[in-house]
Amino acid sequence: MDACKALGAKFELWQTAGLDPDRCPVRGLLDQIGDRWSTLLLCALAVGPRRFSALHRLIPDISKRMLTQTLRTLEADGLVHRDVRPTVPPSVTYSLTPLGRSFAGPLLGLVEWAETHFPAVLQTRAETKRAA
Amino acid sequence: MDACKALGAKFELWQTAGLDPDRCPVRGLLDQIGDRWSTLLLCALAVGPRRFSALHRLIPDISKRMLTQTLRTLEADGLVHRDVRPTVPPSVTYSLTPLGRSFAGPLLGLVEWAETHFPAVLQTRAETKRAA
DNA sequence: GTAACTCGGTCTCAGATAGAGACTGGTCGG
DNA sequence: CCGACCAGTCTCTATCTGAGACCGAGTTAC
Repeated sequence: MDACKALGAKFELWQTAGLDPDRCPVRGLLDQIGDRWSTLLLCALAVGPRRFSALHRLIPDISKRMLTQTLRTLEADGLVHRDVRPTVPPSVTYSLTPLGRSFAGPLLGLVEWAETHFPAVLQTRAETKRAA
Repeated sequence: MDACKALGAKFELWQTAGLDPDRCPVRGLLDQIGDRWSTLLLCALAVGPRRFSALHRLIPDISKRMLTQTLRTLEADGLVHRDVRPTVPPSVTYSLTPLGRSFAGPLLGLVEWAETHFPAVLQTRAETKRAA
């Protein structure tokens, strides 16, 4: 696998920088984006702009607390735009920024891999559980 | 963006299944693989097989506890192979399985995106912090 | 000879983090 | 007049994480 060597090479490069979170993209970016909700939210927003409560209905398992927090982080990272219109009741719409949209490509690659190999993983998990 | 629509379409599909973690790959797989250490470990193992203590030296920030736990999860998911030779002192070598190696492709895409846009994100973060 | 270090972990305890769900305040429908 | 809806915040608890001590046998350093 070529990608494997490329990944390895990149890792060794970060290594030399002591894996400093300010220099290593995996630690600085993927740590955050890779949490339980960020990827799911980015997928939900890929469909189009959504309001806070619409997102909450789409993903009922997330608590309002984490929904707020995750959206704020994504906003701070410049992946999501937060549009507040101070009407009554308030209306807040979230949408992907161009940066956020540019993330859809790599994310789609990941998701497709996950879809393809998910059955295999589930089977391995089941076997492991039986062995234990 | 085409990838954007594709992502959105996938999300709506999972939606119909109630985002069940057993059916939605993002929840079932990326939740786990996307934690702080898994991606980093996969990168480290992309270079080649490594022993437990070698991995710990490569990534000193991880505690032994989390290193054990993360490797066990990756093993249960079939991404990593654990090879124990009961010598004295014991020798345990971890390596990527074919499945793990097949993950290098999509992961590399993600990492390259992260590298490319990391400066922009850092800048946005800094601006957000200044505004606050 | 004996003190220190290695191997790959496990264990405990404290601190950080996530989730559940009540609450806000103003405005609308019935 | 009672409740729902908007976008959150707040508090309390449950879970998770990290730091670091400890294991036992063998190997090395002094």
